[in-house]
Amino acid sequence: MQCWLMKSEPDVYSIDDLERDGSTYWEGVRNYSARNNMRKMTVGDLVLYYHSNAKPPGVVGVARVIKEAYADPHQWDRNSKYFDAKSTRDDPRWSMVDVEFVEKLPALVPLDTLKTTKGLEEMVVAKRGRLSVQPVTEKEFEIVKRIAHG
DNA sequence: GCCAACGTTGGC
DNA sequence: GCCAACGTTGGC
Repeated sequence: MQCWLMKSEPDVYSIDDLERDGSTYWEGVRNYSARNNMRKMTVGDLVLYYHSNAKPPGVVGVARVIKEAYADPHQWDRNSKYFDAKSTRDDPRWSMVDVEFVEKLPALVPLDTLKTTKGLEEMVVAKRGRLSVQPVTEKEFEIVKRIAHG
């Protein structure tokens, strides 16, 4: 099983929105590294749900992959902000996955804590800010969960 | 709202 | 294939 971290702005789609909906499509990823990470996901992989552009930013919950990467239909929708004229039906450029709600953590784990906690120094989110879908080791995943659960 | 980091685009 | 210009992300 692999673990991941996915970022969402709470003003756009928060962990509470995911809890209410039960599951969602992770549409709109338009960065190749993030897309490539999604393409490596398999059903059952666990995801740290991270609120970016939040006060404070940090991990707020856990989700699970329930559908592996498939073409994001928004790339062919002229009216979508995710439209990409260079993406063809034969060779879709952008992918998305489906995830389901697992839990909302009892406490937010702030980015600041991720950066200073022993064992988490190498987390991508702490080193390289701008990647919206990134791998996390199982060990890192467990440490983050333990912090949140006290 | 600012701006640093960094990814993408496009001219050459 | 280099690199300048430009756009976006996301912390602060």
